Amino acid sequence: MRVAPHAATSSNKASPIQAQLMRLHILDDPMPEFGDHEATDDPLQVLRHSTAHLLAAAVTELYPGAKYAIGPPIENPPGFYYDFDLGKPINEADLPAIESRMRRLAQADLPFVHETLPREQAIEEFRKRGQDYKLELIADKVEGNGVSVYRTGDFLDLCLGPHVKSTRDLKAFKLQRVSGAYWRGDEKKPQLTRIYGTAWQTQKELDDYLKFLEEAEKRDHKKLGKDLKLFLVDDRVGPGLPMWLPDGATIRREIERFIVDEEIARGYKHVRTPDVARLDLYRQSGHAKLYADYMYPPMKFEDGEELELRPVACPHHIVIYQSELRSYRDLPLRLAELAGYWRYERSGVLAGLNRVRHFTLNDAHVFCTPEQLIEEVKGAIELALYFSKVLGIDEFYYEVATRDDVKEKWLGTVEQWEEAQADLMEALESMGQTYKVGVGNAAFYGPKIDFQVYDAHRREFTNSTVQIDFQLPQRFDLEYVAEDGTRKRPVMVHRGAAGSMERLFSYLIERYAGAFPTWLHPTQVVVIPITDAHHEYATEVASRLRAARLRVEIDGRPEKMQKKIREAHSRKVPYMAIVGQREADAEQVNVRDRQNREVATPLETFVSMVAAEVAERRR
RNA sequence: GCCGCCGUAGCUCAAUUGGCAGAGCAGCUGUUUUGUAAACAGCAGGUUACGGGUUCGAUUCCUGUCGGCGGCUCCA
Repeated sequence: MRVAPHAATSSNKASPIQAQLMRLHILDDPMPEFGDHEATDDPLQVLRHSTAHLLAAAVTELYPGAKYAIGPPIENPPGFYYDFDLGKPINEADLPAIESRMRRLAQADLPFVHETLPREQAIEEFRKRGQDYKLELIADKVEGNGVSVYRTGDFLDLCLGPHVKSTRDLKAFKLQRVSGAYWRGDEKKPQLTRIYGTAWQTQKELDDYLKFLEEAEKRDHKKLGKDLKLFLVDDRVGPGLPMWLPDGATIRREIERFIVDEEIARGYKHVRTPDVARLDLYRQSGHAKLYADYMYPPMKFEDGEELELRPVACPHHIVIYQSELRSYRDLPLRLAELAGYWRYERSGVLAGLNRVRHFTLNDAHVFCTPEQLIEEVKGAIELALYFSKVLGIDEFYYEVATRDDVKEKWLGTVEQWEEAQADLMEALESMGQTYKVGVGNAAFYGPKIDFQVYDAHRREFTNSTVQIDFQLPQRFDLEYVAEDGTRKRPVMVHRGAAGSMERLFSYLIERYAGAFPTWLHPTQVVVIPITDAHHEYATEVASRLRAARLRVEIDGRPEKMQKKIREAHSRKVPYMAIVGQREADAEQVNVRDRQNREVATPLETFVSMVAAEVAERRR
């Protein structure tokens, strides 16, 4: 399932979260278990895998008749889980009892014993124990006559291992939460009870990790979005329909200006298209059939017209492409838009700004000749890398998402897909980038490269994406006039170089913990007059800064300076310009930055310093 | 949608086994004019998400709905 093991990094500068996780030795390797996981010798994964067995052993003791399904270590968030069929619901209040039983088993110093049983004997052992899920796994996943199992005391698990020597080696673990999970990831199959936990080699590492989780809680974009008044979700408007408050909207406007200017500089043409279209447009594109689950019911009118809120903007851009006869000389034609998308996401998946029902994508569709395709894909990747670098997306990896095995889920021919997949991989390889492969994660019209980023809690999200599409050009009968005068079919590249504004914003809030770089911060400078007597000079300072197009506030409230400093600090304002009599007399400001450095600075020096920092988008 | 948890003032949180819903911050009104992370006093603020039920009495117990959080499935 995986081609290359290493995550790509766009910058050698580690973010605070990244540094934290490196310190915590959070690793990047696949994991062992029967099922969809692979074996690894990485000691930390082995430890977590063994802790999962310990959990299952404890649960089978405490819940007679419990059936255990699968229980692998996981990378992000770091730990393990085990899925059970307990026959009755449990909740997090039940975890301490399970955890103490685990500790008792750990202290009992039980060895992890590896055995290879003849198939019939393995089946008999698990049948005797009533372990139906294991029997199903043996039937489906285990080939040959030898069945690898591990024994820990009375507990027996189907498992390739490896494991630690003894339960005694499991010293630092904690059960965290319970949730539901479908057997073999299929929502038509029974739902099992999943218990999540984390495990480390030492208590110190466990404590550090729990501390990290507390810190992650503080950076959570939903919390900071409220504290810093960046955005709002209100159920009178509707779930998954965020509203951008003035400060959030200011940051978004800066990002959008940056994006649009850069794209125009790179040869994109920006357009504007409506958020609705006739349903027939999506019948033609295939979305009405293959993307129906995410589409709102159409608006139907008396005369039979059906309008649809768009889940994607490609058909609109295609219509623009077709508005004139295109020549090979026009290609590549790169049409870009900050395009509003509407998707009916199921209620249970909505999450802050990360999963919403209306979002704006930094969208573009490149129409090009087959010969231009690789260069266009590379250009899109380079643009995404540039945006990532400037915005501070330091850590991500590429996933090449390939076709699903199920024919009903995609359009076109196997040959077209193989070619498109090979093109994406070639583009990455020619740029010296490594990637993972995600089988079955492609769009229905073609494979894609997703840029996978992590939030503060180490959950993974797709931000940027680059997709190759041979299907929509065919379905819409796109063509261009070639050099020889014949009509030929262009290829499309769909790409969201900076992802959606919503998801990008949630990422940036957590990445900077709200302390945005000066160019993005809604208030770049707060001018703080010490007494009313200094208001006049404060106004002068502010207007000098505003003349340099900086966003400035004067905190002229009749409050103590200390209080104003404290508040500006908690809003993470990059600069405070504190002005009293001394500053007014000397045409200076006393500058205090987010590191609490204080320095008396001539006013003009301060203005040009901040203006330069903003112009360079320094971070 | 499914599993588990949660919903008290704008925000953060209290409220003995069911017995008159409270504090800090924010807001408003005064007083204070201040030199580097919270001045002082007063006022106002609630159908305890919403609807049923049990009870003499429900923030508390039961139930339905809505919403949030963490997962699953899915995804920008």
